[in-house]
Amino acid sequence: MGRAKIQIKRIENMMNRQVTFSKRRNGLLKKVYELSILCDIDIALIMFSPAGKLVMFSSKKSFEDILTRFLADLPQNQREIKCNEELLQTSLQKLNYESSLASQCSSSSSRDSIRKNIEDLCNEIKECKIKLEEDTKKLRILHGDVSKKLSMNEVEEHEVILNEALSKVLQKK
Amino acid sequence: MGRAKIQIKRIENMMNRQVTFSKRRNGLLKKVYELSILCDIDIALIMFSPAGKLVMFSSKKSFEDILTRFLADLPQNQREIKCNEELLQTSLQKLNYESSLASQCSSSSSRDSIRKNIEDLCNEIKECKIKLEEDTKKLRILHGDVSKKLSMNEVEEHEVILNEALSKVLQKK
DNA sequence: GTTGCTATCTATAATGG
DNA sequence: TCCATTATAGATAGCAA
Repeated sequence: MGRAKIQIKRIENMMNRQVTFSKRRNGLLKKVYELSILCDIDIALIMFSPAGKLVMFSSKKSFEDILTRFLADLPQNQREIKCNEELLQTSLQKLNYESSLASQCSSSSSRDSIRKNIEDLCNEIKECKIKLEEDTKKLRILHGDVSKKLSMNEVEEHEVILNEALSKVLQKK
Repeated sequence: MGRAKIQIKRIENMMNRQVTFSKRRNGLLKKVYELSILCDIDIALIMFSPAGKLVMFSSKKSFEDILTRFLADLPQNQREIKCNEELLQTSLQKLNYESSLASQCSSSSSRDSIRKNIEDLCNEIKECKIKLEEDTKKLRILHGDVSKKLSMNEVEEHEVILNEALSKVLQKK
């Protein structure tokens, strides 16, 4: 929809990305608004701009109401959504049944130990994700993301870090 | 955008409303998808069709993750929006927990499938660790680790990134 | 609920100021 | 660093199946 056709892939140039976001955000909000009125539906949209700023829209009902409806509706929409209570219940029941069978027939691998294994693995994943998030945060700082509100001290801290890194790189150069 | 211009107001004819919803929903989902890719942002959309059916979209991150980010962001941005945060947080946690359980237990529940789930979890951990390593590497580079041999281009690239980041931070300051 | 057609309206990429 | 313009690409209203 413009002078030239573009491919749908990440716009690498940061400035272009911001400009495109700005334009398409407006277009999108208009479309969402129109749909909500024309078809008289509940609709909610949230997004974070490339700069990290929150943008949201919700039709007549408050965002909270729509989320509540969403959460209430979730269990009933199993096919489209991965988290699904009924499936979970069924799975748990089957798991319980089979592991009880297993514990009857064999000595090892009781349900509890399996659960424990899974829990351990989940914990490990959680730890990994926390570390990952920390690193992502650091990377964001180094890339100069200033979207979050920072105290003067924090900003100056970033400045120091960046200056140090820069001087090392320059030295290498 | 069609044979005739229309006013943005509720379409009273139910059949027309349904048809328009069907078409515009597709258009909207396409737009949301395109924006998420082009601008590489977190974005989530939920709506209920005139018939009450839930339709949703979320970019890379899971819907829950985006909602979580939204809730984390809310207090800083829009205090005027009344969201019963605690209730939502609880619901989200429940959802996250249940979906993780669901993915662990999955649809089948034989021992093999449990093993497979554990394998999946291990793979997830592996992926996490790989990402972690990549990020650590990037961090090292950006912090100016000059121990590794780099091409002139690479060094200059780092310089550019750091300079950009620095200018942003200074601007913020 | 959906799809195909197509004239028409709308969004927007590139450009200019 | 932003707004305004404009030529195109894209979306869709009305109709029909």
